[in-house]
Amino acid sequence: MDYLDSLNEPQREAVINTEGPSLIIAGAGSGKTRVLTYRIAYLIQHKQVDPFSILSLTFTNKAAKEMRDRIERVVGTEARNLWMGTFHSVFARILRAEADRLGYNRNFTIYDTDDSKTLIKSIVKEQGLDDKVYKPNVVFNRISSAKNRLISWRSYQDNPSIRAEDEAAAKPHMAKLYRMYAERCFKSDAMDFDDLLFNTNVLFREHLDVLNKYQQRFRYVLVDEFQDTNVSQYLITKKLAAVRRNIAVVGDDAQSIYAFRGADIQNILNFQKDFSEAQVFKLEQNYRSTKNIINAANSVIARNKAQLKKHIWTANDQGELIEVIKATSDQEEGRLVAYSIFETKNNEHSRYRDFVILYRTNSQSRAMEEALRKRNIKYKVVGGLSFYQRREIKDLIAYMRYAINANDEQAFRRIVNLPKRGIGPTSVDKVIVTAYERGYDLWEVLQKAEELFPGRLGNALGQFTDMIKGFQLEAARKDAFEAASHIAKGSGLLRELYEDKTIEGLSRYENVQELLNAIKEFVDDPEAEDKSLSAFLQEVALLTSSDQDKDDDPDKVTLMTIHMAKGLEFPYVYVVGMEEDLFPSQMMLASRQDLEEERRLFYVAITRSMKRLTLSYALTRYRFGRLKNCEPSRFLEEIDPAYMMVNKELGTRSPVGDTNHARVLLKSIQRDRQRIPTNRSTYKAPANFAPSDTSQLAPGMKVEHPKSGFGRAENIDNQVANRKAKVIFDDFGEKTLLLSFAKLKIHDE
DNA sequence: GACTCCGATCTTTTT
DNA sequence: GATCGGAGTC
Repeated sequence: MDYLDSLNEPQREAVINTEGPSLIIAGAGSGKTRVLTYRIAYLIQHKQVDPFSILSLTFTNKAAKEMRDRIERVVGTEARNLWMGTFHSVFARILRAEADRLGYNRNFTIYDTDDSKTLIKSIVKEQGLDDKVYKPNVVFNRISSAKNRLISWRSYQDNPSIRAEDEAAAKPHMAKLYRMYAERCFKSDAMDFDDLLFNTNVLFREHLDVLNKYQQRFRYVLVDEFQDTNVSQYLITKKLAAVRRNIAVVGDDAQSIYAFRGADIQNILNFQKDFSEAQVFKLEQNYRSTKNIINAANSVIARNKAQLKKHIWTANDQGELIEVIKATSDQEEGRLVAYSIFETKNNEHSRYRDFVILYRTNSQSRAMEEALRKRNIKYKVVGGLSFYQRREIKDLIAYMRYAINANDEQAFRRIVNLPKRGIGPTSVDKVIVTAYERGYDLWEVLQKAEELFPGRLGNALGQFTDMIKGFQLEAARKDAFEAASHIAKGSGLLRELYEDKTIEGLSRYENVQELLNAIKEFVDDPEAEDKSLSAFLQEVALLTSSDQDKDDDPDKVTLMTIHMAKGLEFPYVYVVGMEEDLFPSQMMLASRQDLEEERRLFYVAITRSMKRLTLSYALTRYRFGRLKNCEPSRFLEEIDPAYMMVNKELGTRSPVGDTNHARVLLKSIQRDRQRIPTNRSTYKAPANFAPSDTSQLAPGMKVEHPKSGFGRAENIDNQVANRKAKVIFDDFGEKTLLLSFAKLKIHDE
């Protein structure tokens, strides 16, 4: 077994100890994927385990594909028989096979987040509730987190403490919304992302014969990125492995960055409790980065309280100090980063694909893209708005979805009046309400439309229904490509786009053509067993933006969020937008846990770099279409300054260990953090502005000033004659105000 | 019911 | 800066 020779001791142990439960704690860059792939290869080659009985769960489709390819390189085509995929895709597949057990059709639709939110929006509206209070986002997140904790709408409704929470949040109708949302999804024969996991739990809980079947089938279960699993996912794997107990989980608590989605580091502790005989392997040697980068990363993560004990080290070179770029604006930041990439590439004969620019939020890509374009640097943006989220693509897919599942309410709403058929929102609501009131399926109502709605509406709906019947026949008889082409033409969608000769219209038309090409590719794939439209839709529903990696020219600078970068590595890494409120995000400052998650995110960003790490921040930045003053991120001060250098002039690098440089740098960052912003804000006092009595003003209170806008009281100087307050304003920085003169309004929170 | 214009809101991350 | 929903008009 020659591949075993390429492993270090702990890695080899983690590969060959295949029996029984294993917990593999794998630090950043410690060869985690290698261990996982070799462990599976070892099972197949050495232990003669049938690939069909190995289940390997990953977090992204991309990771699954990559791992399968790597295993295939070791064991050959047998690897194709592995059960390997994301939680969502694997269990969607199982749910389809067992759909009837739960009262679903095997062609059930998978709602994406947009579908879910639109549905919630219409329910809120139908209930006559205020959509300012019941914001679709908020309602959706509340339902989602309930499902991820395996709380059904029934137990939600019956749980007094949950109800009390909702009452306290002034959202007493939340339980009703959850119930209606669940019912509507079920009626539409649809599951959202969370349902795929939730319903798998229901399936395994209520149908023990089914559970037993899969327990027997999967002799070995492996879970990658275990720190990112939520309770729902953990319980599924726990149940599956309960009999054979061959379960290996691989993860790094320091890289847990999905708690906002219900991921729970607690799972690692629970695992050790539930599988008390588990062997623990720690992979602590980093093969990716320089000593300097590892040291810097360690100095940051050490500030987190919640973590498992481990010591990440590397035998690699000392390497270079971390560079910090300070820019006056986001545009200048882009220019400086682009220039740095340009210079580095020329001086060090590197390639564009060696570089990555990482940011906290997708919207930051724009400034970077502009700067790169100006320098003619080729780049690609990963993530962001994906191809499958474009309107025209969603439209055509909605048609295809509707041909497969004629009870899919969201698809129906999307397409019934596209192109215009004289069936507006009022009529659509009428149809949906009729279905609900009479207990009919949506499709039943449509088939009876001519009698239910005599007149123009009935006629229009009748024509629509006949058209859909034609599509259903196509979808049933022809392959996905022929059916999709037929639908694109027959619906009038293609013609409408074709007739739109604007630039956007042209590109929309091309996008639809591209979708059809993708379907053709799907049909032409010799390995695909099922070439039906239904099969294509199933694949597409769980695809994400990161999965559409177009080959073309691979030598490009990569731009992406830090979240998307997890698991990847690049020689040169730029982390841009190192500013307070942006990174750490203002939404995450609420609690210590949230701040620790941001810090882990920063840790992930640092540990992507192999050779050189550059951090940058800007003093001003456009946000929400407004110029905002920014303060350097606290994270910059959290790196031990011994590992950083001052950026006097690009290209000059100071030697490692030059503490004088470090001191100057720290000072400069601190100065920027305390700087008083001076530019004008657009704040305008409301007409009814009335100053409060400030005798009770205390530090920490939120205040409003008719000229300086909102701010927070920092400290109060209680001299009897002239009481003064130091206030930090959001837009004007710090000001000291005489309370006898200043008009301040105190805001309760 | 369709179309146009304006203002509110948004951005944290993703299966 | 972009998108979405509401109001107003035809």
